[in-house]
Amino acid sequence: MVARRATVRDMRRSNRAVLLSKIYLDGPLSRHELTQLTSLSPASVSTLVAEFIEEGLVEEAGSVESDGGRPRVLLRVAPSFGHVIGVDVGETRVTVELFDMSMAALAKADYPIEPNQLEPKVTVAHILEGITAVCAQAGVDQSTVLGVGVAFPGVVDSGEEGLVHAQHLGWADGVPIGTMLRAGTQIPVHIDNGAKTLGQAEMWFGAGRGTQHAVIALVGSGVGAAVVADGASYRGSRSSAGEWGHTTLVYGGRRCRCGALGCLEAYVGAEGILDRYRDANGRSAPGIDEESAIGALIAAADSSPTASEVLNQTVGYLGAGIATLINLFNPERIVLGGWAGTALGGRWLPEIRAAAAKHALKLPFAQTTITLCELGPDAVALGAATLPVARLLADGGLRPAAAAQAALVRGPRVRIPPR
Amino acid sequence: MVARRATVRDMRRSNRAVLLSKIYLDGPLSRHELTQLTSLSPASVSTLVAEFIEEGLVEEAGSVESDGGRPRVLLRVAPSFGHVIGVDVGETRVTVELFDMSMAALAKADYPIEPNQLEPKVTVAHILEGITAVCAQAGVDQSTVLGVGVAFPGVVDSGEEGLVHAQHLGWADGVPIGTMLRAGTQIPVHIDNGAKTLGQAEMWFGAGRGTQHAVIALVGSGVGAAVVADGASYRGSRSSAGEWGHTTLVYGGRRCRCGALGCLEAYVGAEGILDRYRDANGRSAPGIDEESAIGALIAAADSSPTASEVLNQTVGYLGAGIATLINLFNPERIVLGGWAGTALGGRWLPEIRAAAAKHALKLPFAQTTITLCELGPDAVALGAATLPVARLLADGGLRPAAAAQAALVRGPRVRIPPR
DNA sequence: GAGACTTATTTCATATCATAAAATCGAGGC
DNA sequence: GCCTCGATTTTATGATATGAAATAAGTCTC
Repeated sequence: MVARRATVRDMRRSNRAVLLSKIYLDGPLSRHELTQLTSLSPASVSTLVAEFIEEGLVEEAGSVESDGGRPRVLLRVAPSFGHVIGVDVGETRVTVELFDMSMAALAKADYPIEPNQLEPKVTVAHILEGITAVCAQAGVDQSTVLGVGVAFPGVVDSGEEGLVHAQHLGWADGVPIGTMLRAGTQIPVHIDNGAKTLGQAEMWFGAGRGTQHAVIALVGSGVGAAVVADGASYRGSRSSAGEWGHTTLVYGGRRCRCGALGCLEAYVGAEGILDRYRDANGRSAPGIDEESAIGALIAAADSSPTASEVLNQTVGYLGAGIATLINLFNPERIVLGGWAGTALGGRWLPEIRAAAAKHALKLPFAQTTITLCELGPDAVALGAATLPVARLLADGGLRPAAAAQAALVRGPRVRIPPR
Repeated sequence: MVARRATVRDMRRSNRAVLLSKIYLDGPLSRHELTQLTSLSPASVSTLVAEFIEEGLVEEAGSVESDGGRPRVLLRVAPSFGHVIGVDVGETRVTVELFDMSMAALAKADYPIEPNQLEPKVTVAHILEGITAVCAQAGVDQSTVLGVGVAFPGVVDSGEEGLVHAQHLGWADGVPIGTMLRAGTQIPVHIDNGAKTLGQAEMWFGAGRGTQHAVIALVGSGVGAAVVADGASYRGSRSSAGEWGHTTLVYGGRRCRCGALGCLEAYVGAEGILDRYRDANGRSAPGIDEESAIGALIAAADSSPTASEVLNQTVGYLGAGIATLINLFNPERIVLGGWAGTALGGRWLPEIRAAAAKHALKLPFAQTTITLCELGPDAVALGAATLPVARLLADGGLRPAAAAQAALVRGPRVRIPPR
């Protein structure tokens, strides 16, 4: 951790962040409870909460009688304090969703991407149009939108430009999506990888709640993971950590679409499963798209020995892949998600656990629980929308702009010279 | 990250920590330079440094002329402020080493472990005896020892008890080494895994210097890794993160000594290499122990096609294993170490890099440099000795005991009641 | 060799902040 | 109406970093 110098102001911001995060994530809570949970003094809690209420960030939400004494007043982050937008850029469509602070969905817009229109410009236009559209649809002024989170299927390099490398969109070279979006809207933009935003959603509202160390393992057409360490997303030096799908599982094995041999994705990704089935069976599983084909395969597991065999193998590979995560990250919890992961886990979770046990070290395995995700793949946009909220919480509710403005209004302090 | 409430005192401790760490890790530095590097005000630097000097933590170390102005006075952490001890518990011996604050070695003691005397009690006795011995040898009073860091070959569960699970020592069940050691000495005890302490040494004094995200990949008889994220050791929920050796590399492959099939260690660990050579060659590589056998094998690479073949395969496996680290952790740097890793890397580093490139995703691979370690396996004890130093720096030089005592001396503040 | 100049460090007055202690509030019980 | 109890707010205080001004410690110029 890079420690930074601290001033009294940083202290206040930090305490505001602690308090606000507690109210948001574990609220509604009374001042008294907040005192205990944050170990701040009652005086500080009182002062800070008064500030929050003054700013419209927090509001009172009923009270709880306490036998004999003054009742506790419950506090929550005001759902109407502002709005956030989450965008899920998929391989076939762009989904834009508007939420209030409580993450209640207010409006939604969908833009199919034509396979021949994969240019970044088109995607950016869809996103910008979607922002306008959802705000109009819900009758919300854009100035109340705290931020837009955008999730992409690919590696998102953190940094000013917001470089996105998305092979499946044909963006091999790194598209400066951040710069492009900021040119089209005033709203603060946050960009991240879709697996990471889905992981964030599961951490806040799904199967990851209450843990500080978790890995959200996602299996769909692609295979990826979102790693959470000490309660925060693990990003590595350039934000591309967690590329689980392309770890080598079978040295020298099947060719993966990334070009390498033996990647996990080539075995447990939807395409990998279907390819292996076709190889074993002589012809493809029925189904218009991958999703229905996998569904058909799973449905056939009882009747078709080949399907059963292929899926059993898949479970074994998946377990070994999960074991790698357990050995390397030592999480409290593995959350298995993604549409294919959910489908497999729904039926074979005990077998997946057993396969992981076979390949992981005993001690870290015993410290890990393996569960299914709770939110489903649609939560990518929800997770993206949490990005500006997370920013707000980390800043203690002091929006950077507001903070800068406050400093400006206060102005350079003029000192009266001594006589 | 778990944010905690902050008080003005926390602020001071934090600023002391920032300042002291800079002086220790990048020193000697002048107050002026510290002002720029920490972004603290000159006033604060001056005050804090005065405190450090008063406490004997920091001392002046010459000055640098500056053309025209007042010369800068250089500051460094006083080497004689205190001492630290590092202990390396290996499979065959216990090494205890005494250092001053500048990590200059002052004394050393060695205790061979007889194969039939693997009981924890014996090891603990060696450590305690070693502490006394090195202090006596160097004429150092034990009260000046800030702490003892002890490195074990196995999983070390953080927490009060200091549970150590070391299969190679026959300690399968978790031995409460922390409790046992604390019963025998007053000196604060820190316990960690040997790979992690070696990694720490490389980060501070070796090939990891200057990076915030690195993985120290260690290949010897066993295979492990020390992961550093954001400048701090990545531990996971229960400190056993980084068990690289038992990630599955060849699904269904060779049996590993951990019991699973296809672990990385079964292919690139010393035993794995020698076994594969024996399988290919029909008989074992010459050598009394693993280390000389591996040395002989590498020496024979030019003349023996079989040796060459086996080592080439090893390079391929190792590259794939490194690629897994790159994909999952997205480090700035991979440092290859361990005695076997150093030997292999010394000769085939370009080939290892190429093999990693073949198995890693292009983007994270391009962001990573792969280098050899600089310190050698003896640095385990050095790394262990950095644990108490790291503690001191993180606490801003306020030893917990001293801090508590200060609070005690100050006593409960008595308030004079108003008239 | 004296004064000008330059750069580093220290001193001082000030504003910010969390906190302990005391006061106040809001309800039920008698 | 008065008392009790627990929650919250008010008040006085001490700790802290900081900008600005002052001071220190050299070199350079003439």
